[in-house]
Amino acid sequence: MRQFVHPSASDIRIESVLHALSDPVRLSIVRQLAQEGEATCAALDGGRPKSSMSHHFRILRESGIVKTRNEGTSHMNELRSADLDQVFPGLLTAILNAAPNL
Amino acid sequence: MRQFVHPSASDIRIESVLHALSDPVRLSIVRQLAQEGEATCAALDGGRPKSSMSHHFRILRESGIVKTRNEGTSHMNELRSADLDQVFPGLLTAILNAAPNL
DNA sequence: TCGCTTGTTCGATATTATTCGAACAATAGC
DNA sequence: GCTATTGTTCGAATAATATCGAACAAGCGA
Repeated sequence: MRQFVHPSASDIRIESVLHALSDPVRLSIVRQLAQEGEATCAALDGGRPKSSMSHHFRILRESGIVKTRNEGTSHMNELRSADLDQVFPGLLTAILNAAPNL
Repeated sequence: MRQFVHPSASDIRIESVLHALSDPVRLSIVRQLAQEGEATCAALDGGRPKSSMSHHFRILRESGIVKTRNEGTSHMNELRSADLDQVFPGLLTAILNAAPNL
């Protein structure tokens, strides 16, 4: 498919990160990525249409939260934990420690 | 004026907090409150119209980030640091430690 | 090459946010 | 009571987001 836009660590903006994670769907994606290490888009769709998921993954990518690489026909996603922790120490941990909505 | 809606600590939702803080105006308000302890709405308006500020303070109140009390004709605002730190340990600190946009 | 799978992109719609002027409410002081 | 001050609320315009079907693109295997 394409090559993706990933901001460098120094270009990650706190407002963009907070906005990206304020959406329940995206926060859920990030939680699952934190648990499972990495996953394809399809593995995390929860029954949602592909176009919706693609949109959310783009927001996560462009805000610097997720890194996507091509793997055959599918896309493998992982959290940019190290980059995030370098730029905003403790932020990702604090958010992931928050109890998910029941 | 009125009495305000302040969610109890246990009703503070991470999505609402992240959404509230993803707005540059509101994040700036929170930064100033963190520095100065407390402030009236007018002291933080930065030249913006009162109705806009009132809107932002409402978002901050209803998400559980700020507590507002009446003080004569003005409203004094302070961060609910203890409540936030109890529900989402380290979150507020991590966000406040992020370098403000220059 | 053909088809299958995985995602992206486009376009349209619906929902939600932001912004701000104008009117209103509440308090303090004269 | 009158007036000034401080914010809230209302209403409307504008902007940004979310959602999803349909069409497209790229790799893989038969």
